[in-house]
Amino acid sequence: MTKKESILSAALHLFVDRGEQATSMKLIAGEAECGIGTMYNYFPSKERLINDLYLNIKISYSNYILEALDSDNSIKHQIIHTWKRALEFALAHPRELKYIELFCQSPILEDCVKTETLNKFLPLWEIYETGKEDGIIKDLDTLKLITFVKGAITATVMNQSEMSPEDMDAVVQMGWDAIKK
Amino acid sequence: MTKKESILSAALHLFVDRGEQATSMKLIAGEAECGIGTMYNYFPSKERLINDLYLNIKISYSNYILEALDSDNSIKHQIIHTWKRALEFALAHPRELKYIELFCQSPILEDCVKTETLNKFLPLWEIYETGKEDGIIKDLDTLKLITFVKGAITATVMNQSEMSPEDMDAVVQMGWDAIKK
Amino acid sequence: MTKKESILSAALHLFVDRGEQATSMKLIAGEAECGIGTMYNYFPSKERLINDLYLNIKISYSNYILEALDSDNSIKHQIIHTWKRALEFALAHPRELKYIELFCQSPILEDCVKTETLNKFLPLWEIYETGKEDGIIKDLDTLKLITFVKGAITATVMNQSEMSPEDMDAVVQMGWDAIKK
Amino acid sequence: MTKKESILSAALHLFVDRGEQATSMKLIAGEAECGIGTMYNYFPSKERLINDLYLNIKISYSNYILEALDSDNSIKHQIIHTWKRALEFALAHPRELKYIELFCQSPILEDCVKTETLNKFLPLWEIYETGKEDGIIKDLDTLKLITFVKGAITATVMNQSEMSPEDMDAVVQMGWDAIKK
DNA sequence: AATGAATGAGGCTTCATTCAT
DNA sequence: CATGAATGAAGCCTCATTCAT
Repeated sequence: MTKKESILSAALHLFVDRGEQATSMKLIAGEAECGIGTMYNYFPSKERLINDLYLNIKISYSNYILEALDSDNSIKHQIIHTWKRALEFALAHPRELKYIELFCQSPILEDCVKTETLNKFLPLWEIYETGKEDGIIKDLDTLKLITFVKGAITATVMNQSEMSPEDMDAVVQMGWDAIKK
Repeated sequence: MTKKESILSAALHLFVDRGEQATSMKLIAGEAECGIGTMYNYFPSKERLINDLYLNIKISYSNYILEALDSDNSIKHQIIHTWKRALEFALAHPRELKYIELFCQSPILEDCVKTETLNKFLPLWEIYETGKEDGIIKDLDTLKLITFVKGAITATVMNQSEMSPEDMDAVVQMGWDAIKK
Repeated sequence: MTKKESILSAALHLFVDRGEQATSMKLIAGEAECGIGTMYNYFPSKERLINDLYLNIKISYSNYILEALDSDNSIKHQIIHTWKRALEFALAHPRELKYIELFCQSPILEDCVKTETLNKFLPLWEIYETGKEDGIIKDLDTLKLITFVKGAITATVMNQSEMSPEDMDAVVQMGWDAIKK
Repeated sequence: MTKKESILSAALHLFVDRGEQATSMKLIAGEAECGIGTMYNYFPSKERLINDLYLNIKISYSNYILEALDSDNSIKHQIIHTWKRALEFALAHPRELKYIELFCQSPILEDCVKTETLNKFLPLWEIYETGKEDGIIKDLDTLKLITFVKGAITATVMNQSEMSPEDMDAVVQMGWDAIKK
């Protein structure tokens, strides 16, 4: 693990456990086992560290989910697969998910970061659009469809640290029942 | 509006717009048009102000939703009515909803406050239990059912400041489709 | 006990037990069982309260000691009697003595109060002067003689909350041996 | 002078001249010519600064006095020598003496510090015990003997910034006359 | 590149004092 | 006279950031 990674890792742990504000740069340096000054060689400010960490995780998250997209499969299969990937990611990286959910509304997050992370998920939109055209899913505003299911799944995952395959299937089923026509 | 209310109101506005940490006691005093010391006549610390505000809103919220419970109606009607009440509350008090959603995970929130607010929603659980017994809704863990729909509805409402009656009906329909058997 | 006296009494207790700075006006009002504003009807400021309290006690103290002066008695008898009176006062009013000893150097004490209280003890000086003229006590600077014995007796009394008559006699004897020729 | 020493020195000056309470951390930092934060690198709180300063001085003081103890000399010589050392220290370091005398009763002083400084003077007790066994000094409680003379000498020294050798001899003589048999 | 002592702005909180009731 | 809510200056302390080593 490079020094930069160990700093990001330490920051993630502390931010999630204690909150961004209760986590001083000194504390992060201690956890990352480096000097305070060292951190400033990699991140010019605490704000940048927070934004970089957020961006890092969001990119991993979107990459993981988007790997589910295989246009050879049916729309239903693709949509459900993105949900399963999201659940898997959350269970494998609970801290990472908690961080992006807790601080996605933080006023410290720069708009460009919010926009950039939002764009990462654009490919998802198209599937839902196609689904609607095919008459498979409800003919509602795509943003509403996605928001609804994303909110449901995220809430579910934030509330449980463990899920059996059956649990996952049940959640996915609820999601599909919600949006299917 | 009493002085205490104006302080709570000012705090709510600023917390939601700028974040808890970026909001100093001085700033709140300015918005509430009172001296800094005055705030400490009503709240012994910033921490208590935050907790009291949270508790206040959560109680209003639960009261508003629970008024929907009328055992003369069908289970389906009752459940859907709670969702509509939640949507109504959120649209009428967007800042209040945003506050409780943004800071419900804040490490500054005392456990007793979390517990107390949780208990307020216990009556809801029973309806879902009955619904399961009657074979109307899916036979899943009640916590999961509630978490799923609550997450979905909250996410929806946090993303839109306005909703037409049709929008509301559409969301409610998705919710019901998700949990119905 | 008049309201003014109860305020002074409360202040004395709290000042000695917790220190002047750790004692707020609110605390004194609580102990004196009156409103904060009430105190300001009797003492225009905390500083005045402190000075008045100091002056009050010092006057009681000097009055008590000076009653020992009876020019019909021998110089030795008079001097020793002042010491005994000082010991008696200290044992009867330990808090009062502690207060004037602890805070006699406080920068908050006004010079006029210091001077005034000093003057109260002037009659004592004359006895020592006479004692020196009579060749009974050592021919040293009067201030030094008084300072020496006063320091010794005060230190003794601050260190013990109780003294038997024998204890008192022993201390008095040491004092006399110290200054006698 | 190290930074820590300059902070302690500045604190001593200001505490003695203005009182502990009237001396803000900002004022000390100004006098020590360092930033406020710097002080907190050496002392975690004002309270600890006060205690450390007290402990520092008390140790210097006791070390200086105890150097007077040479068991080859007579008891009388040893006792008198400790007094002379105490006088010398006080005259050489008037501020230091004033500090430990003014604030020895401060409620801010931790008990462990009081105990620790008390223990430093234990060796003195033994000389007085021996003196009593030898029938040289009065057969009184050792604590009373020490308290009496210590109080007398301290009061003397607090009242005069300068003393000639004759003055010192006179004070020492009074002390010895007080306790000798 | 790595370090951490130094810095001071700014946050939370206290409290002497005022004043309207 | 009695009261105590209101006030804001000032205190202690934290912490993001800098810079000399």
